[in-house]
Amino acid sequence: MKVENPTSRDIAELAGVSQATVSRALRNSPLVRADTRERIQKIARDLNYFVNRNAAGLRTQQSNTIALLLFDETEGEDAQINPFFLSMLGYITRAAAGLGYDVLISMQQLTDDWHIEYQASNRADGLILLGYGDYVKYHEKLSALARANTRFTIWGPRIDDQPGHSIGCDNVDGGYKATRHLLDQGRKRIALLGSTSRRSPELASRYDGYCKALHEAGIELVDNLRVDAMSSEGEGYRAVLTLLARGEAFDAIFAVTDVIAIDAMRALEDNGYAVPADVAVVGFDDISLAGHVTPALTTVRQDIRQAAEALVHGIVGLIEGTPVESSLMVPRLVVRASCGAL
Amino acid sequence: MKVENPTSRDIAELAGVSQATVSRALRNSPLVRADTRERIQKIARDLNYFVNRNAAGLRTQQSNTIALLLFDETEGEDAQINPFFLSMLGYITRAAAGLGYDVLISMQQLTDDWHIEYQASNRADGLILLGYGDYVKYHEKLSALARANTRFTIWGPRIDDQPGHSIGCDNVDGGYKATRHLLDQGRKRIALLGSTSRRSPELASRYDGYCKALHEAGIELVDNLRVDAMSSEGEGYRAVLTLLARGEAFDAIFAVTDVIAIDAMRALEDNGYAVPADVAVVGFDDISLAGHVTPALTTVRQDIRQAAEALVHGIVGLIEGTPVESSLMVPRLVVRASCGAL
DNA sequence: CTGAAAGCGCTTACAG
DNA sequence: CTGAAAGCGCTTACAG
Repeated sequence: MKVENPTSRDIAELAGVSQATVSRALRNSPLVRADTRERIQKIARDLNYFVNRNAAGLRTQQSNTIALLLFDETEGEDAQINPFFLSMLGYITRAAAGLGYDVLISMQQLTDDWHIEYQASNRADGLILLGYGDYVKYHEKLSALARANTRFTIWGPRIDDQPGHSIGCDNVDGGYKATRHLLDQGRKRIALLGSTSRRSPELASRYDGYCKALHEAGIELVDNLRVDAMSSEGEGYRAVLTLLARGEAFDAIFAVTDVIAIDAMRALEDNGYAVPADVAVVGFDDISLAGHVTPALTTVRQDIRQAAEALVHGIVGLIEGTPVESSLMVPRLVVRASCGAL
Repeated sequence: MKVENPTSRDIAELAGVSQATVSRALRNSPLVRADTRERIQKIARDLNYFVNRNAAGLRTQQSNTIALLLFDETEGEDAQINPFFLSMLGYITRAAAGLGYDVLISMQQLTDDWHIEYQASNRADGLILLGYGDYVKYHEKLSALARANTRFTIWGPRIDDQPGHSIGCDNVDGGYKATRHLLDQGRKRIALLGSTSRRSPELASRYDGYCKALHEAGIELVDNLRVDAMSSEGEGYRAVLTLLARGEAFDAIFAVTDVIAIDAMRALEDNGYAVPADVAVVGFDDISLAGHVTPALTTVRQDIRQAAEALVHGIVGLIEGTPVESSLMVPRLVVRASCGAL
């Protein structure tokens, strides 16, 4: 009863059946008589036998694996992934496991052909793409993916003629809620920190929401209150310095990501401004840091878990041929101390 | 020149060579004439051909994949992984990629036989285990892994007769440095928050370092200044409440993890104690939150990147048969505001 | 309900 | 330097 690296043949021999029957029994085929099946499964368990994935995959041309590509604009191998995406990872893994899929991770610039290779080499049945980035630049990459018949789903906005499936958050709505809330607190001169470039449609949409809220309140847009900032460390800090240097008065900041917002709060404090007394701050994403900084950051939460599950269902749907709609999730304002409402 | 899902046979046909030669050429075998090799590789590139991993893996009995198991004591599917381990993930992935390995992730309780399955099914060539946990409980799990000839390396302390390879941090040294630093600031009544159970040797070692520093300074241990706390949300907060309820005076806290320390700081503030004026606080791990809370947390840093690389080299060494020593890394005190030294 | 057989796409001795 | 051949361990029509 001791076999080193048992194969289905070994099980077959011990069970006194053919190897084919073993294969069927282990896959719970109804073609096998119940008692035979149980006998075989018991032997397999006793021998610590597990189906060889390479052999099964070669035969079926499937890997039951999803490749998760975390990409980032930021250069350098030391770059930290936005924690928002990192926390999605856990939920993605669990959701995938629930559907019988393994998750292979990779952190890459979206510049190599790496992503195509993954499916072409049968390592993964499909791809999930995660990252805030330059969608104009990605467009050709995504097209290449589509041309290679690679199945993928991407976290982000639905873009016209962008290939592939996507799950996103209603960023306009989120930006609107954030700004509206600041207006409700009586703030009138609300600065906007973050990219407004159409190249980053998710962030730009948050800006659109901001504009919409101001417009609705009859407040004019002030260009001087808008400062570009990327979502990496130090950017929010720099943006506040720029803002202060301009000398344009402001009583609130809406930062398009928490990473920017948290940095901005430090800059404000370092320069003698109290948050929220002098300047109210609202961010976006609700990364775990947000609840822990002082003052705790009011922000717009995207439901990470729901997003992760939608992504996994999306890609598994593509893989298994059950159509899945691209969808948009509704974000929710999380009120904490930094906006002055508490 | 259009083939749907090209195989090495297709390439062979186009190149006018045998399939065997294609296989050799693609693996850069010196057996193939240089010009033949290049011709073949060009065709492969043009066709977007990639070696089928399942077939190659079946043949060679390797997957060139490492499975990364993030386990956690905390119950419930909503449980968040300690950010310390999450940030290791990025470095592990990059280090593995550098050595030609993919990384498969899984979040599990270390209670299933999942981990054995991974190697037995040829999905992974080896395992990296990551998590703070109950080593007594794990011992049997690790033994089962070893019995099944599963190659694994674990982040943690070297434990006598614990099977497998491990990379760890010199936790005694870290605990000593933290406590010593508090003593240097003139603090005398230093509370200890965290597990001292031998079941969590890493955390217990930090406690050992604490004891050592106190002993060296001629200060007696006060049992009442020690409160058990797990490394999950709310535990540090509760621990401070317990401490306050005891009425034992204290002027500093050494928390065995940052997660506990950050929670503790909030509890102190909520109860009218200023950090560091009334109570100095030092944590352990240097999670990214640590630098962002107010006051910024003084802590003991484990070099995540170095750790990740050591883990990857460890497991790859085991896989490829080049012996790798288990090793201990030296942690470093990172002085910020919470200890009162700035 | 079960078995014999083919074949998934590679890698690598073996022979030349 | 190259080719013919075997075989890795499965799954699944096909036949009974």
